[in-house]
Amino acid sequence: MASTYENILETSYRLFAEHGFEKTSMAMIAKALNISKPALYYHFESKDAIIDTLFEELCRSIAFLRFFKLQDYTRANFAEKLTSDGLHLIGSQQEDAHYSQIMKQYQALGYRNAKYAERLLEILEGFTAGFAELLQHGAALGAIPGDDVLVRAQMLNMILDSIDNYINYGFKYDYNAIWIKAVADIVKGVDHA
Amino acid sequence: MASTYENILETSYRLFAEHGFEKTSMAMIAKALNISKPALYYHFESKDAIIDTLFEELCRSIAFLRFFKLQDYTRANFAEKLTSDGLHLIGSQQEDAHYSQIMKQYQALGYRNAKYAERLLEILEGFTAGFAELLQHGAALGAIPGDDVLVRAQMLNMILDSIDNYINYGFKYDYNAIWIKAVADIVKGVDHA
DNA sequence: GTCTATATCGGGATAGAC
DNA sequence: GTCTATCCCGATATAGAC
Repeated sequence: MASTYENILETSYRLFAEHGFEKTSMAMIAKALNISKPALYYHFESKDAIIDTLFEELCRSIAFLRFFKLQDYTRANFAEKLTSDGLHLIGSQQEDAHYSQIMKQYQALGYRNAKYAERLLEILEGFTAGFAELLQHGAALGAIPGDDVLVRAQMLNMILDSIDNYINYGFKYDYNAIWIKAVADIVKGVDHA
Repeated sequence: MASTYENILETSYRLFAEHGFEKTSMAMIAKALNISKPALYYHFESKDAIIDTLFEELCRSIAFLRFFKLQDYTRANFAEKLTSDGLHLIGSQQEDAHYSQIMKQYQALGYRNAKYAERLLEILEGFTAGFAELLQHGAALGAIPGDDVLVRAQMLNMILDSIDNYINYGFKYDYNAIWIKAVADIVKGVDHA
């Protein structure tokens, strides 16, 4: 049996995803857990404290290096590995049914509270920088062309991010095909002139 | 001088973007307009009615065909026109400083109210379908390869959408370069095997 | 069309007992 | 660590005068 503290985080995460931060009251959370409101306040000094704690956990779980390991990439497997690592990331976010709903809300919060915006920017920049480093590595290996590395990295990041969004919008597109094509475009290059 | 009705919509739009739907009270809107709360309720029966009206206006303003006109595209100008139309769309959304903040909130609302989700899906699908039709047209003109039209259309849509997002996150990337490269990848094709 | 005044409700948060 | 009971505030919305 998990601790009350952990149960609170788990249940809050679900309720926040389903109803939004504002429409989820401390009373709702308490009721869902079969505890009282003051019991909730014993573990978290405020509703914002729950939101913040969830945010920190979420941020820790989505670092670039958790999914793309530079040292595993070789000249021979470069495209294949980039494809499969990306698909793996997409898959892991699909497993968490609430991920996208929650992220959208933190993004919206970011417009009014710099703390969230800065952290989310860090993560996004981390991904772009990560892709850039990976592509640089690939160029050094001779696996891909070495021009426009930054622009290519940004495009990969955009496609990956959008795939995640589209999935959560409910589109039934062939995401594997899209990601595979995106990687193929990057790997083959088009600007050798 | 605009009507009170229009002033309410304009001011609400700004306040909703700055503070969010929930944190913007009817009292705040009334105060910003120098009218009383009941005066507000004379024009809109509820806060949700304001949110709905703004949503409908917003949806009308972002149809694909407002930005990409099939009949203007020729074999000679295809890539160039696709590039400039896209940049024009990006520019027009940048002009409206509140656009992205508001859209994120409607997206978040969509998870809890199907009405918003469905409408937003329609728009997004409209864009994908629009790009697909455009690329099909380009293929018929002989301006671009005719394979993988749907996947290419989806990728263009994703890049365009992401550029908009990144701009509003505050990234100082070279978005023209990204869009130009995305169009170039689509136009040149890479899968002629 | 706009006002003053007010009803009503639900929210976050706390006091103090067990 | 958890409870019952309660405070206090700000929100939507309305009644009724002008």
